[in-house]
Amino acid sequence: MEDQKLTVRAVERALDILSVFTDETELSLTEIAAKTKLHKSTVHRLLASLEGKGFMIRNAETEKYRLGFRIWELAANLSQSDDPAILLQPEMERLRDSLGETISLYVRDGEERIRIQAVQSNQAIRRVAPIGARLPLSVGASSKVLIAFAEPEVQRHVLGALEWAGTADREAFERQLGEIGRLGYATSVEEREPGAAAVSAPIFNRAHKLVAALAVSGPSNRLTLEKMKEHAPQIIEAATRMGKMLK
Amino acid sequence: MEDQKLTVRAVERALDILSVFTDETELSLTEIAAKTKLHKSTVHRLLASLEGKGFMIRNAETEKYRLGFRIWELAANLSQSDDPAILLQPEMERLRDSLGETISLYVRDGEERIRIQAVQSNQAIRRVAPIGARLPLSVGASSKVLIAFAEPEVQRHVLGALEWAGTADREAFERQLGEIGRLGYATSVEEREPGAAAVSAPIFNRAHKLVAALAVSGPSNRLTLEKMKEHAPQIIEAATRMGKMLK
DNA sequence: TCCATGTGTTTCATTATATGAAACCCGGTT
DNA sequence: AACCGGGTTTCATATAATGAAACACATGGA
Repeated sequence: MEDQKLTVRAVERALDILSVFTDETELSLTEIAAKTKLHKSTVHRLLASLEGKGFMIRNAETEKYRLGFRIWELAANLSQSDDPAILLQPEMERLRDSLGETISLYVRDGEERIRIQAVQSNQAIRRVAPIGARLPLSVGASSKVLIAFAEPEVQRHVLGALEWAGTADREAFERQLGEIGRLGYATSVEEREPGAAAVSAPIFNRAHKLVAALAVSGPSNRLTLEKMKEHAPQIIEAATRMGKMLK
Repeated sequence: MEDQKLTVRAVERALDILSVFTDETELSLTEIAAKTKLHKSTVHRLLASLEGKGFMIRNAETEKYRLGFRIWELAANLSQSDDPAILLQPEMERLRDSLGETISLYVRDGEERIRIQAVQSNQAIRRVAPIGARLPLSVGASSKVLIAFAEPEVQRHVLGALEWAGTADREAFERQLGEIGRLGYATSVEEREPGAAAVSAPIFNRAHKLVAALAVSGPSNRLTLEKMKEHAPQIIEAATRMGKMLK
């Protein structure tokens, strides 16, 4: 008996199938079965259900499965809601035009962060930032912002969950967080990706709860520490203005 | 016994719950239960599953449920794929800049059409076109395009499924389809919405299969029949060029 | 031509598993 | 205090999801 699950297995499996398509665009039934480690038969039934409800469609030519229109509908509705990713896009574009670098918006999800919105720099050499990407919370300017300005209990939880090279490692990180809290922004140089640098500031809603991190990122030879320090006030100001747009 | 369903009920129910959020942005458990006509208990378990997989999240303040991040991820992946809605967006923007009116992209889904992409006119008086909207296939320029250029069996099926005021009604419609086929485009004036007019042309893929309808729409006093006739060649040309972008 | 192989689909017995009624919390009202 | 109305959990029951196996149907060797 143990502690029984309060979820529905069949549903979780169906959602696992959908989730496969965060990486892939088109897969056959057997490919899906392999990826999810489910029986062909089971996958077939789940796909039939998903297809029936418009969450998946089959490419008429290849016979393979891909995401369906209902996903568009849902995403479109998200857009029309008061979701930050859409609400803040115009403001992000303004910042992009002013700084000439790629602007991203991150939220925390458990022990990860997700890029929920991005507007690309239009310079030749630029940081390309796919929306929807999941990144670790351990490195990067926005990660540090999402931890440094989180509520104490969240911060404690996350710090406990992350992996550390040693206690010194963790202590150094916590010292860094303290400084970030004082400065109001964070930077990172080649921390997560070689050749890339970023500077990030927190976005708080009206209730002064952290909702997202706004990041400016670019090649580290162009976006030097000096440049980032120089840009910081403008980024913080933009982030503050954005926060006022949220309820 | 009858002919047994080859779908999974629990999954269908979960997807129904998700689908509720094409209209709503935030709902409580009981509201969802009411809308889906499912038991509180069942909804609770399904929601737990959806939430666990990131398809729903609860607003920390209101305690209500809304769509989760995974939807973003999926939609973002759709965007990065070779999906017409994304692939054709730049071309649509070009057309919008040239004509100054709102441009939409429709696909057929059963006996409906769905607006999978739209770029807005930037004129003061303009047609606002939400992405993801489902519209009837019986009226509107794009509906007629989606039927007139469909494969014969699809056309027969759709004409059979739609409701008619009488046989004369249907015959008139079929005559119209014939003319649209000859002209290569369709128009509508105040057909679906008072004060709005539209002109639409088919987009065929490389295999000359109809994949979408490209529509230009605006206020009927600005977008007169004469104007639409005048614009038609340009729209058809744009639609043709778009078709070449699809595999 | 026939067999092998790899798709996707359906059937079917078996049992796990999803279900809904009811009970239970827990804040907020009356 | 008693009473709601939301959400959550328990529990017995039979329904409904499951996976093995068989089937259909291509494609491509041999």
